[in-house]
Amino acid sequence: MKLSTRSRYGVRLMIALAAAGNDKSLFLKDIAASEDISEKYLSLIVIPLRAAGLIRSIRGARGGYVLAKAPKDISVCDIVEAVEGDTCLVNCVKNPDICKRTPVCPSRDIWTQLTNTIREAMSRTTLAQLVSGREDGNTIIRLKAKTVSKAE
Amino acid sequence: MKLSTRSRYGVRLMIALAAAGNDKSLFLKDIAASEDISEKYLSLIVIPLRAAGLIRSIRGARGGYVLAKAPKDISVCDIVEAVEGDTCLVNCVKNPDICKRTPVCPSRDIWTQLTNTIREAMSRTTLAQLVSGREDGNTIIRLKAKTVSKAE
DNA sequence: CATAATAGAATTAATATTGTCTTTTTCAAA
DNA sequence: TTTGAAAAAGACAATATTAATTCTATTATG
Repeated sequence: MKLSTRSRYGVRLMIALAAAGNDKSLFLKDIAASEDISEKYLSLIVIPLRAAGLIRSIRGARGGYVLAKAPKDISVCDIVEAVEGDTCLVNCVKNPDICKRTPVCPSRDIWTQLTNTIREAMSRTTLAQLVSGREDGNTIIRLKAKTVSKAE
Repeated sequence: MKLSTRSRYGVRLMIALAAAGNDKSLFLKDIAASEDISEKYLSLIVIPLRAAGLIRSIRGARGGYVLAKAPKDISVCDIVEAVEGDTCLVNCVKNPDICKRTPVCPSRDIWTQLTNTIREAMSRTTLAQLVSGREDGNTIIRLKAKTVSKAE
């Protein structure tokens, strides 16, 4: 039961964006460098985050990525589900029909329950909490950001 | 965040043993057949379960496997940790030193917390609960078992 | 002797990760 | 206004790593 790198990196990327501040955009390049993640790999992770409406991309020179919502409105669960597709531990939790023993499977009950527990726990934590929880200790590294116009 | 097959199969194997009853042994072959799992693969999963003292093996003709403890004393967490090595979602939770950003990493905090949440949830569920929860519905398939002498 | 456990290796399948190259978009300097 | 550099976006392909599964042979026990 390991967390995928997509989830781990996705969360770190979002934390970096949240730490940059409201309506501040960052280059993927800079995030990748500061987080020690391959820029290429991050550029794949960013796609589903954008599709889920969690971030916005700004093309062209001096472009970058910005949070599309307030950090308090983005939960860890949002990020993980966007990046991972679904959170469930085993496929039969979401798709009961893929396994013929679903109706008589006591182990499926555990995994369903545990999946819910995990999802609830992740839903309780927002980006805002993550960033502010650390802000006092001054431990979050803020990257040089650019203010983004709000016009669509 | 998918559960490994080792954990899934391990739990199903243990449920089968628990359902067989107290001090009843089962052939791996029969469990594998009834659970639709490769016997070879199950025979690998069984090793760490034995090493963790959760099951006992009986060699020779008419041998098999038995639970080494009462079902109420075996939690899902015991099984998963035996089979998986450790339960933590990311390595840095258990080994903080493998990553230099551990002291300044807000995301590590989430995963540590979530790992604990998961571990607690799994610890709360015992084999006894799993089997008895279903027993009423008569949905657990019991395999033909052999009574095992308690002598070491 | 039959049966099952044990061990270790080999194979296959699935994910994760990186690489290359091309296109589109935008800003800003010329 | 034009042009060039910078950055996102997209399309594949290639490689690496890990997990899952199977194979072969050996050992122990009733």
